[in-house]
Order: sequence, then C-alpha cells, then structure tokens
Amino acid sequence: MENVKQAEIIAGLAQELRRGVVVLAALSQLDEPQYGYSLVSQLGEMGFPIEAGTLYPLFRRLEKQGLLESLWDTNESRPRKYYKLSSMGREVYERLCEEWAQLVDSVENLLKGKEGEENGNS
Amino acid sequence: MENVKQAEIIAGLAQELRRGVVVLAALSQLDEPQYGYSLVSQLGEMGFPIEAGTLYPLFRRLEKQGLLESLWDTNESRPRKYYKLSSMGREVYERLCEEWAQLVDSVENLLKGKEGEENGNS
DNA sequence: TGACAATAGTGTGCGGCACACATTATAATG
DNA sequence: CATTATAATGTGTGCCGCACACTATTGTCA
Repeated sequence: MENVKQAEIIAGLAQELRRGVVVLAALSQLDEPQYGYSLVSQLGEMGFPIEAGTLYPLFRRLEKQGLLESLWDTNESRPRKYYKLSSMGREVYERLCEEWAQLVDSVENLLKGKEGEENGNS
Repeated sequence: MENVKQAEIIAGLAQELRRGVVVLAALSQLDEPQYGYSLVSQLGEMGFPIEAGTLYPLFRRLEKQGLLESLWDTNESRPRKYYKLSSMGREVYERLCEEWAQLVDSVENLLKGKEGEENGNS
C-alpha cells in the first residue's frame, strides 16, 4: 500500500512549499497592529491555517530581527501583545513581495509546456 | 549600520521562500531523464540556481521515496546517473502543482489591497 | 604529464516549522 | 462561590531539509 505513503509524501512536500511563505503571509497582515491570537484565526479564515505555536515564535524572531514592533495593550479585558511592521519591516516586506513575484514567475516558467499531454484542459 | 543586516535578512527570507520550491522545480524537469550535473546548470540558466550539494541528496531522497527512478549510463565518456520521474512521481508532481497553484492563489489573496499606498505603480 | 572540468557523493551545521505542553486570567455557568 | 471553558501567550523538543564545504574519480586538453 504505497498509496498511504504517497499521501504523506505529498503532505510533507506541500508543507515544505508553504514553509517560507508563512513569513510573507504574516507580514502582509501586519500593516495594522494585530496580536497573535487574532492573526492565527484571520489567516486561518483566509485559507492559510497556521499553528499558534508556529506564529508566536515567528513573531518574536521577526521582532528580534527588527521587522516588527510590539506593544502590550493592557486596557482590554485580557492583555494582548500587538505587533506591527516597523519601517524596516515594511521595506523588507516589499522586497519580499518582489522576490515572491519573481519566484512565482520562474516557477511558472519551469512548469510551462508540461501540461496538456495527459491533462486535458479545455 | 542595520542596512547590512537588512540585506542578509532579506536574503535569508528569500532563500526560505525558495526552499520548498526546489523539489517542484526539480520534478518539473524530470519528465525526460537527466543527470544531476546537467540539471544544476539547466535550472541555473532558467533563473533557479541550485547547489550541486543540494541537488544530489535531493535526488537520492526522492528516489528513496519512490518519486524518481535512476539508471547509470556508462556508454558516454563519463558515467552519468540519469534520473527521471516514476509513475508515482508523476502523480505526486501533478498534485504538487495543484498545491502550488493553490498557494499562489492564497498568497495573492493575502497581498491584495496592500499596494498602491506608497507604491506608485502606473 | 599536469591541470582543469565534468560528475557524483557526503556529512555537518544551522535554522525553521509543527506539535504538544505549560501558563495566566477572564468570562460563563451551575 | 466554585468550576470549567476559552482567550491569549509562551516554550522546548524533534524532525527534516537545505546550504556549504569538502572529497573522490575520471576524462580532456594543453
């Protein structure tokens, strides 16, 4: 039953695919401040599920790198740590968007001409 | 001079971005058999530079997973190890293409509406 | 013959995600 | 009032994979 393994392999590779994109996805939503818990649900709704245990360390790393700024809001019922892009983070984000576009472009280039052989697309 | 670090950060993130895509890129070129050295230069020419020390282990892993088949060609001057997609590899590749398209889609969705504020595109 | 290129292999390190676990405090419920 | 659930953050471990630097072999050409 290699079919079982095949599903696992695909899952693993797909996960690898998404791996680097997580940062881009997170940065894209931090134009306005947000706290971890909200971003987790928000990204989840937008088709980008991410574990809380993945996002929180990511936030801290990005802050340590200077891409994010954080501030505690203790006025609300429960204290929330809001993160938002720093000016440097904004620059990096924009550069990263370019990199992403470029990447999408090259991949599209690579995959070009491979479909239509056993893939009857109208 | 955080500018220096900024470049490094971007480079790192960009590398992370490309990380998972390497498999997809490699698989996309293995419809017809190729050997490592040739694929390294080919991908490099197509805007997808990859280290030989990255590709060879990748090949071996993909073969161990059953996605690739290999055969030695000893007729040529120097022996070359040709890899090509197995039938399972082809399936996985196609599924991976779908995953990729989906990913590109969600990211595009995430990034939507964020440009045009300080980015004067014609 | 000697040097360089082609070709393959590996092993170590660094880093990141996922997952499971821990923690606090508030709100809700009986 | 006590108990439970939930919002919210934090962390530490394990697995996995790339990059890089290195080794090894064999042709080819000067």
